[in-house]
Amino acid sequence: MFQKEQQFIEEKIKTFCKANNIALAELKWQPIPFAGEWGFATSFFQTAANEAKLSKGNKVPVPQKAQEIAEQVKGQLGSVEGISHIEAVKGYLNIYFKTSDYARRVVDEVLSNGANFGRGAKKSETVMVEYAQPNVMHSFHIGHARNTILGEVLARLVEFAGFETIRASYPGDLGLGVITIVWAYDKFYKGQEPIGVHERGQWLLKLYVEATSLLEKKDNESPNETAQREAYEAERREMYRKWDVGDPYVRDLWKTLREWSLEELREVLRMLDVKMDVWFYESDVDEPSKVIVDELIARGIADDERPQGGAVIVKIDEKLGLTKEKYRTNVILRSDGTTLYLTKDLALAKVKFEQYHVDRSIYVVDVRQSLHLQQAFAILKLWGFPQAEKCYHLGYGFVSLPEGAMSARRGRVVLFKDVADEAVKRVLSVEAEKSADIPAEEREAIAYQIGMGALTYSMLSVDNNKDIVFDINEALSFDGRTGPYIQNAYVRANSILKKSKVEGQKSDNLGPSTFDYELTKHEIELIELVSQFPMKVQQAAEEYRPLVMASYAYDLANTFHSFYHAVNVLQTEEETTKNARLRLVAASKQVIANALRLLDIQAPDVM
RNA sequence: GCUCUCGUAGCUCAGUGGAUUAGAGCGCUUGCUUGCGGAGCAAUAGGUCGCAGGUUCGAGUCCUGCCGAGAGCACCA
Repeated sequence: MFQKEQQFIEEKIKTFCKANNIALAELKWQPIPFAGEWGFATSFFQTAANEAKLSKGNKVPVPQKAQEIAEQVKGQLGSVEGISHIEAVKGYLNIYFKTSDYARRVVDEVLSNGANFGRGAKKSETVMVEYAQPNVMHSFHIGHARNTILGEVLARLVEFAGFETIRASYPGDLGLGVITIVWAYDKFYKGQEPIGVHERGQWLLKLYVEATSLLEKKDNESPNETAQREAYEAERREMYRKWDVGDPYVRDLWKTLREWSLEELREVLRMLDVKMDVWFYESDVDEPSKVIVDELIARGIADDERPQGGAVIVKIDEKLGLTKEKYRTNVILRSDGTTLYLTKDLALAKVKFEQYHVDRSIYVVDVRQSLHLQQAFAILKLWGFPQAEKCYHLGYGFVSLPEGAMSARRGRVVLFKDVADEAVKRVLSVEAEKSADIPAEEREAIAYQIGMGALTYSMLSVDNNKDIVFDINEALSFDGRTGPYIQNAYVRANSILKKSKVEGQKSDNLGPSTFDYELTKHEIELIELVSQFPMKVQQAAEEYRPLVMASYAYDLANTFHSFYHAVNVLQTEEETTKNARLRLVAASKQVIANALRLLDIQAPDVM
């Protein structure tokens, strides 16, 4: 926010060092860590170390030398527009802003930009984020929720940071698992259909569990049971074969069940406020990917070992000229000519690059698929796509349960819908006791916002590479470092502003802010946090790390809560001070709202 | 065997573009409502940052080795 002053000072330092033949190291600025005044600081340790290396005879210790340089620079700078004072301390040069100017600039900028405060300048690159790739007919569980929330928040971050952004979903709609359900439905339940989108979707998962059990070899099978099981298995294989050759009956059935499942997925995405731009289906890239295999063989990237009874492979390390094994060798086409996951990912990448003109391609996928994606990126590079350098795998640790890993085939999963329902129930019981003034008909909607806020934040407040053991009591906690804590800060800010209007003031039209009174340390810290928002947006987007924004949002809310308790805004006697404080509250409310929006968490006016 | 990720407070985790003081939450102890909403605030206790070396003026952060945990490694996705 204060690049102008920074640049000016930087220029002066560079000029000074050049004139005095000082080997200036790169200038890195950081906020001054001591609360009380605002400014930025840089150290001269590296520069001093450079000097020490160059001048052999002179043996001044580095910290002392750094301090000397800082003092010299300080003397050179004199007085600077907008800067109150400059000091040289322990090898650091600390530059302080004029307090009232700084506060006014921050608050005015937030209020004049509103929902756009923090939005980055338009960037030339297009980013595609691929997430929400559940297998169809498996219903949406809490692990999918982590994936989807991470992906959506990342998409919001890069979009707000200024990138052209495309959201893509890639459901897995083929394979033996999917056919297993089609088989079970056709054999045992043909014609049945539960009422309700979620019920229907979840019912398919039940069929899968049943079918898996029927097809699984048991320990003490009687000859009859074995025969039965093998007959079922043959039927399933036959159905898979028919699907593959495009048998109309099987294809129609498959399409119907697939649509049931996709309807549920679309409903879940609506609940999570996710609006996909593009839907890729695995079945759409299956055929095109076979063509790509031929191209890669023709270009000498892939080796066709089918004549020897093998598959089509890519010796990635060898082709890249690596001596140590890193990407190894992988198969891109089975010996029977059918495709693999990797084959389809190559085809999909081509579509992303050529049809959607994607410059940066982000894959939000389970961390266990890391090697596969690295292999895919390496092949894309061999293939000649420059975008391969900007393919990024946002891996996330898997979500397990206290009793062990989730397993769709065993039906041991925690469904997202169930957690969402439970969340609403729990918030409503808290509302009943704490929010008697909220009309009953509004409570349900607010309860959903709070409950989902808790769940969503719990998924974002842990770094993506860490595994999570899902504990519903922790995920739906409302105390401490949680979504509701941040929402509560928003509600409180809103409450102050509402009340000030009731008393006849208009906080959104208070005229210019004049922070020329002695600010409390709570106001200072709050303004400091508010001013950091644009920087945090850029950082989170550049590093592809939703956690950066999640942490910031908590810190901001935390600072606001402290301010709230320490400074009573509405009882401030001096009128201009009170107005300034109201504007600070309005600015805080705005930035909390902007941060929550990026985190895919709603900001209710009351709770 | 090779590759990747991770060892920070009793528990769950931030901090790893080097930098003036290692931070939260939960749990423990204690205060705060004649004040804008107590889903909150304030205070106290709790850490040889896995171990050992190395680089540096300076290492939780970078390098090497070791110990420990998890994941992955050609016709699954």
